Amino acid sequence: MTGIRLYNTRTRTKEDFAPIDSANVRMYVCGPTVYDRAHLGNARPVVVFDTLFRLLRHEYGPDHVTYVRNFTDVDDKINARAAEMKAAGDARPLEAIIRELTDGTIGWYHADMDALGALRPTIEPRATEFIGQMIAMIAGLITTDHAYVKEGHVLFRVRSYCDYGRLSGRSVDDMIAGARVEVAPFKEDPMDFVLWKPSTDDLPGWESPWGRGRPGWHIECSAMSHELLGESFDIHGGGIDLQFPHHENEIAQSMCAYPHGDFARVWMHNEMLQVEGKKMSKSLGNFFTVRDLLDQGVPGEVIRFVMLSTHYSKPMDWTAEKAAGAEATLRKWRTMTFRSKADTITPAEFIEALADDLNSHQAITLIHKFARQGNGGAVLACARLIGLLTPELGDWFTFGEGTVSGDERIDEISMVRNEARQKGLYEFSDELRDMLIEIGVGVFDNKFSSAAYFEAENLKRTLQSEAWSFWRSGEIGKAKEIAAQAAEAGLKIYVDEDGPSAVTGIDEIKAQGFFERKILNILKRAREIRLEMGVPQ
RNA sequence: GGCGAGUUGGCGGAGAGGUUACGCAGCGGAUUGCAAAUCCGUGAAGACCGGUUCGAUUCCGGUACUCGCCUCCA
Repeated sequence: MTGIRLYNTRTRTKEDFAPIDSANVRMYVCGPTVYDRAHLGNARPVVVFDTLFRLLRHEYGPDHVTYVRNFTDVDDKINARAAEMKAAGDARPLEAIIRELTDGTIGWYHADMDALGALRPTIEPRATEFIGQMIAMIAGLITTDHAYVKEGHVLFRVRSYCDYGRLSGRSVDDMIAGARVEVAPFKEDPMDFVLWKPSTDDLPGWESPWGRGRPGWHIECSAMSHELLGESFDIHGGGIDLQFPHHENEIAQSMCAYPHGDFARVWMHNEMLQVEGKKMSKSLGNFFTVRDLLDQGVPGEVIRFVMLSTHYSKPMDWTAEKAAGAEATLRKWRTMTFRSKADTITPAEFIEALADDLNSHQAITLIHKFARQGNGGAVLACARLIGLLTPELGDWFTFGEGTVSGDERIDEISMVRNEARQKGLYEFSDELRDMLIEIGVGVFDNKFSSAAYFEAENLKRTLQSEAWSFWRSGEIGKAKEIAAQAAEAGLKIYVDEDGPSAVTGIDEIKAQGFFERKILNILKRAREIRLEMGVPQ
């Protein structure tokens, strides 16, 4: 077994990883608030910790790792969204609207993260199913004087936990000095945070010793991790933005409520994602969801590859150029491993790279090396360990051996071309090749055979991705130029106030009259050529 | 204002106190009838100023710049 080393934010050092119980390695990762589609930034921790999950499963066995990732389905953003829906005329009770909203969003989340090749965690608890445990935990904190009740709120007394601020390297006094938060008048100390807050009748609420109310944000992770993973567990992960205050508050609550436990031993934080060099935000207009990218034709596998090509501890810049490069690499690897079978043993140096604080970039470099050596078995074994080159993610990849056009007319034309080439009658095969290329069918020849496939899907992806890139940087004129270029190729890209959209794919192309007309012309010509070559019909 | 991360060749992006990163692009070559693809080879770096050292891009200190968190968006 390879020794795993992980950078622990808590100690600010890279440490040897030694699970509390190697028969049950336990990891908790903060999951999404389910009120809207997951954006690309949400996807980074998912891919990072999925990769860690896969490594742990590889090292300790698939049945010996418990990965918990929560759904936050009680939150003021959700309430606000539900209130909007109600204001827009939805007559149902608030609870019903919220349930539908959160259920629907969870469904989207699963679909989008599945598309990135992320395994489902072992347990995906919903906050609303653990309200009882939260109330019990809060009550305990009041009993031990770590929390107090004021005006229907329960607040955590930050000064009661001497290590408060240790995770994020801040002291309570420094934070107050530089504070930008408005201080609620009922707080004993400006840094005290809410464990429980009262709900008015138009908000979801649960009965509690402090009246009808709802939990503060931080308590859910403490309550759920305790319930599902125990007082001490191995790894707690999330984005670096959660380090303060969320994780700091989790530690304070959990350590005070369960002083005999260690809570989480290793804290891991992924750095933030940027887009074309800038923070992704709604105000900058460069905000987009995973689904947006998928709909633009960027394969989930490409997104995953780009995510893994930068070490998780560094800011990652999403660019159209990187996506194009990732697609080219994956295409190359998928082509070269087309006939390979994954080795049963993954090369040790690959595992070592991953085990070194999840150095996925080094791991990818090694796959390049195996690819260069023509070692398809190793390429597949390694890539699949980090969730790449899996059969499930291969839908976008169409090029294979022989004729894979999926269209028997194109196959027939290819056969005629092959016959012509074997007879040395290149002018015939070139004539047919040029005709195919004109209607968007790519042709690859080698010594023995030729392959033909639709290029429209590729072209569509490339052009739309480029158009989006311009759109995001405000160069709408250039985006429209791309659209015009696409039109020449028979692909329709509309650029309106929502960005480039409504792209015609190969099915639409085939449905257009020109394709059917032209392919029949080419087929007719191919049959003529066959006769000219003296092959009986 | 407080806290943190980063600054590597044309671009992206790693590791290692002294020896080729790697990928893309470029250049040169090979090969396939042509095209595409593929393969081989190759130039090019370490923000700036000090310090430690026989030797630093790698360790330490400072300066500049960039980015992020502390504020609804991760």
